[in-house]
Amino acid sequence: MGNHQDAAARALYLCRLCTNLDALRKVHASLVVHGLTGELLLGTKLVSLYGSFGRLRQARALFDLLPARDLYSFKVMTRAYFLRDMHSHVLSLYFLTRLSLHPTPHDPLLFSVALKSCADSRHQRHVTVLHCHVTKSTPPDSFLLTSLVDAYAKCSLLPHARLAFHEIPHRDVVSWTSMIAAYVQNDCARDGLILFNKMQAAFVHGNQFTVGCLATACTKLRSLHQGKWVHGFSLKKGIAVNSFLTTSLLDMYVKCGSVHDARAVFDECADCDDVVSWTAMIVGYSQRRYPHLALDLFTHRGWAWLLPNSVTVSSLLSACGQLGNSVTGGSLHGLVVKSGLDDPPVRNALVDMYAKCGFVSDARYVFDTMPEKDVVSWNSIISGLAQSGEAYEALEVFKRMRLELFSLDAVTAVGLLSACASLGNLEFGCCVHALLLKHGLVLNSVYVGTALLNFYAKCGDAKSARMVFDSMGEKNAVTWSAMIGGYGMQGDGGGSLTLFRDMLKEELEPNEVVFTTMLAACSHSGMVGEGSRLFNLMCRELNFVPSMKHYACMVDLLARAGNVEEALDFIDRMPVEPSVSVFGAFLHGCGLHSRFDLGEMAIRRMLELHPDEACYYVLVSNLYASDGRWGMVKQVRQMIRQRGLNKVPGCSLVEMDINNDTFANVSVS
DNA sequence: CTAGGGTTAG
Repeated sequence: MGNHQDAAARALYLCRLCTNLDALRKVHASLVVHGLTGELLLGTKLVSLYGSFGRLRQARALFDLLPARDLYSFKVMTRAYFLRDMHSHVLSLYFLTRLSLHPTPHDPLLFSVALKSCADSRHQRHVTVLHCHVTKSTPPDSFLLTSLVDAYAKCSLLPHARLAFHEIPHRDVVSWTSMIAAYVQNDCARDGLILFNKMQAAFVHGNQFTVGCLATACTKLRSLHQGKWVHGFSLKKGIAVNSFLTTSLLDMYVKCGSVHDARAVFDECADCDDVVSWTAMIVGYSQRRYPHLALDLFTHRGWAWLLPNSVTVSSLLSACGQLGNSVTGGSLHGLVVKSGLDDPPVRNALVDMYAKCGFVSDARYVFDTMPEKDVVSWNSIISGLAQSGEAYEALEVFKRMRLELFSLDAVTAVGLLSACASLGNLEFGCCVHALLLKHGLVLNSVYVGTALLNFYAKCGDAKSARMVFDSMGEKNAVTWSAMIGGYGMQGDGGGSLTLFRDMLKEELEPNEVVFTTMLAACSHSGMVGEGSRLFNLMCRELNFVPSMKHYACMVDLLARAGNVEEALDFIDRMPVEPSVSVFGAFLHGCGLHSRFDLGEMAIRRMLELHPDEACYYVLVSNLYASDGRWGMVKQVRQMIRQRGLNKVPGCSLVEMDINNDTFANVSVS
C-alpha cells in the first residue's frame, strides 16, 4: 500500500514537469501501465493538464472516469471549460456539481465562473436561477453582487442590475463602474454619466475602467463636448492610459467626428501595440472617408508584427472600395483566403469592394459562393449592381431575395430605388414605396426619404417627389438638390429657383452639388441671367472653387440659349484646361444654333492637343451629323479606325411595356 | 467582479 502511494506521489511530480502534450501523453501511458489512473488526485491533475493543452474532450473523458469526484475535481473541469469560453459546458457542469455533491456546495469561485458564463452567453434565465441559488445559501457579499450587476447588464436586464447594485453594502470603484457600464451597454448612456456624478459625490475615485465607460457613453451620445471633458478628466487625475482606454477615447473621437483628435490620442499612446487599437484607427479613417490614411496605417511599419483580423480586413476593404483600388483589394482577398478570415462580414465587404471597383462579375462570384447570406450581403450586391449601371440585374437579384424569403430593410430600399430611378421603372419603384410603408421604414432616415424623392423626380413625377419632400422631417443638402433637380428635369426652372430661395431662407448652406443642379435647371429652362448670377454668387461670395461640372453647366447654359460666342469666350477664360464634357456642351449648342464654323474651329484646337482621345472624334462626328454632312461623318469614323482608337458604344434603355416588364435596347453609340 | 474595434446608403 505504501509503495502504491509512493508511486502516485512520484507520478504527480512527473505530471508537474509536463510542458507539452507529448510529454503528458507519455506520462499518462506509463500511469495506465502501472494501474495508477484510479487515484483521484492524480486523475484530477491529468484532467487539468489535458484541459490546459486544449484537449477538452480527452479531459472530460478522464473526468467522467474518476471514481469519486469531489468539489475540487469539479472546479478543475469547470475552469478548463471556462478558459476556452465553452459557456454551455461550464453551466451544465455547474448544475451537475449541485446534483452530484451532498450537501449542495456553495463555492464562490465556481459560482462566479458559472455566472460569467451565463452573462457571456446572454442567458437571462440562468442568471436569475443562479441569483436564487446564491441568496439561498449565503447572504451575498459586495463581490458577488457586483458580478450580478454585470451579468444582469449583459443580459439586458437593467432593472435587475439596479436592484443588485442597490443591495451592495460597500460600493467600491468596481461596483460603481460596473453599474455605469450597465447603463451604457443598455443604451442609457445619459444615466451612466449621471451615476458617475453620484460616484464622485460619494468620494469614490474613478480608474481606467471608469474613464473607458464614460468615453463609450459619450460615443453613444455623439457628444464631442462631453467626450473632451472625459479625456481632460483622465489627464487631470493622472489616470494612466492603457490600450483599452486609448481605444475607447480614440473611438469616441472618431464617432463624434474628430478624426484628428483620434489620431492624436493614437500617437500619444506609446504602448498601443494591439490589433484592436490599430484597427479602431483604421476604421475611423475609413468611416470618415479618409481611405488613403486607412491604407497608409496598414502599410506603416508599426503593423509589421501585428496580425490583421477580420474587423481590420473589412475596414481596409471598404477603404479600397472608396478609392477604387482593386489591386490592394485583390491582395486583401488573397490574405482573406490564405488566413481563413472569411466570416460573413468580410465576404460582404468583399462584394462591396469589387462592385465599387467596377468588377461586377467578381462581386457576383463572391456573393454567389457565400455559404450563408444575410441582409447585408443582399444589400451589398443590389447597391453594387445599381451603381455599376446594371440596374436591371439589381431588380432581378431582389426578386431572388424575396423568393429566398429575406425581408428588405431601409438599405435594400435605397439600392432598389436608385436602380428604379436609373431605369425609369415607375411601377417597380412604387412597389418598393408600398413595401416601405408596410414595414414602417419611410420616416426612418434621410437616406430613404431622399432615395424615394430622387426616384420619383427621375421618373418625371415631380408632384409625388414634392409630397415625399414635404413629409420628410430631416433633410440635408442632398435632399434639397434632388428636389431642385426634379423641377429642373421637368423644365420648371422657376420651381427650382423658388426651392433654392426657400433653402437659403432656412439658412442652409448650399453645397457644390446644389449649384450644379441649379445651373443645369437654369440651362434647361433658358434662364441665362439667373444662371450667371448663381455662378457668380457661388464663386465670388461663397468662395467655392468651381469644378469641371460647373464649367460644363455654364457653357451649356450659354450655348444652348444661343450665346455661342459668349460660351467660347467663357471657355477661353477658364483657369483650368476644359474637359471633354465642356466641349461637348459647347458643340451641342453650336449644332442647335447652326454655328458650325465656331464648332469646327474649337474642335480642331482640341484635336491638335489630344490626337489620341477617341471621344473628341465622336464629338466632331456628332457635330457634322447634326448638320447633315454624312460624308464628313464617315471620314471621321474612318480616321478613328485608322488611328486604332476605340470607342465603347453607348446604350440607353427605354421602358416599353409596363405590364409586361419588358425592356427594349436602343443603341445610340 | 468593471472598459475597446466591423460590412451595406443619396
